Amino acid sequence: MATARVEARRAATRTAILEAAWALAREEGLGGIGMRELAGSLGMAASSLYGYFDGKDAIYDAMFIEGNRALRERSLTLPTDLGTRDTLVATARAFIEFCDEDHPRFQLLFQHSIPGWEPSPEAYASAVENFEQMRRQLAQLGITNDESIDLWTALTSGLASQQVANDPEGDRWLRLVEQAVDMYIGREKP
Amino acid sequence: MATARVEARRAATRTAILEAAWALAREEGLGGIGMRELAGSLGMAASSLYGYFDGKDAIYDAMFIEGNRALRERSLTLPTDLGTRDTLVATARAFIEFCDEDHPRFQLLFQHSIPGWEPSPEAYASAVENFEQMRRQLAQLGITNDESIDLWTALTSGLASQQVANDPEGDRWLRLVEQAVDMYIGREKP
DNA sequence: GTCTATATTTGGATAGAC
DNA sequence: GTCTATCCAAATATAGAC
Repeated sequence: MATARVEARRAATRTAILEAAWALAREEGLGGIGMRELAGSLGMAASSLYGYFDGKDAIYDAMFIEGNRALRERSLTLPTDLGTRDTLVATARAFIEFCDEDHPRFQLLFQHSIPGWEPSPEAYASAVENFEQMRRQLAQLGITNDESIDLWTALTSGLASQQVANDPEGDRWLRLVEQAVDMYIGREKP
Repeated sequence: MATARVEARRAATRTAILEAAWALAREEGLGGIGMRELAGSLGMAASSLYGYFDGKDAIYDAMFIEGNRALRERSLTLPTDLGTRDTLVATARAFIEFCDEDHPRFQLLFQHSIPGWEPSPEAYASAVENFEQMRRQLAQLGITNDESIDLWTALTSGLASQQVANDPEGDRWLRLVEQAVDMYIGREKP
């Protein structure tokens, strides 16, 4: 039966819609995504989008999940045989670069930036999954203490948010990563 | 002449409008501020607001300036005779508490959270002024290096954003302040 | 599945009387 | 200064023909 082909075509269109949505967000900001404009950039009518997504919020949801998956896959490509210090450096650097290379994605994933929208439970689960992955990666480096983990998230998210907000396209905070990691692993010594 | 009285009344109304805007933002989020709703909460017509502000963006601008002034004044009440370590602890703690006690204010001041709005040059100047004040305060503690300052802003803003986003009403990141400061001032030692 | 046409809502802003 | 009455634009979403 042709169901598989139909399904594949449908999935391809969904992917194309999401890609266009990201492109639009990069041009005009997350809030600038409109159903007409989005559909127009694909050469289709706004009403056709509703055959693929339940509405605008569903599109944000799909983008949220996609963004989290991209981060998860990025994290999995990191080397793990560098020793604690260099692994942390690579991890932090990858995270900041991930945030800085796509600001709308950063805002969608980590800031509550869209008035009236919050991720659905399923979408939120993808964020939790990422957090758990980070937890496991830190655990492999011997970092299991809750406070140590919280301090790590504060440090990396602080570097990322400063980089994104105050020096996009630059590296003013990115280049502080080594210093930050050395500070982090050297803590609690007198 | 009555001009002074008139002017005072006008200023009072402006203040009342801003206060109502903050209240509305706390209830429904920054994006939830509408001219009708804002005016309604004050018992006036939406069109009357335009006698006091040029429009919605001007209201955001005034809120931005007011928020920055509140932060500046808060910073000036901090003790300065505690020694470097405890002064930094007090400073960081005050900053995180400032952010956590009013989330819309935090979003307005530190995140680009309103689609289509950015502070006017005058409003932005109030943010720059605060940054310069922080610079001076750090300088008094002997911290003048640009990278050290950037690392400090990353650390404190990271703690604040994690606290606000992931544990509002709690103190999960707030209570890491001492650890974070000790880590910060102990850095660069082998 | 995709289109055109349109319903519906919302929100900022203005006109003009009082 | 404040109101009522609108205007205007943008945006989501739906109906129904093809």
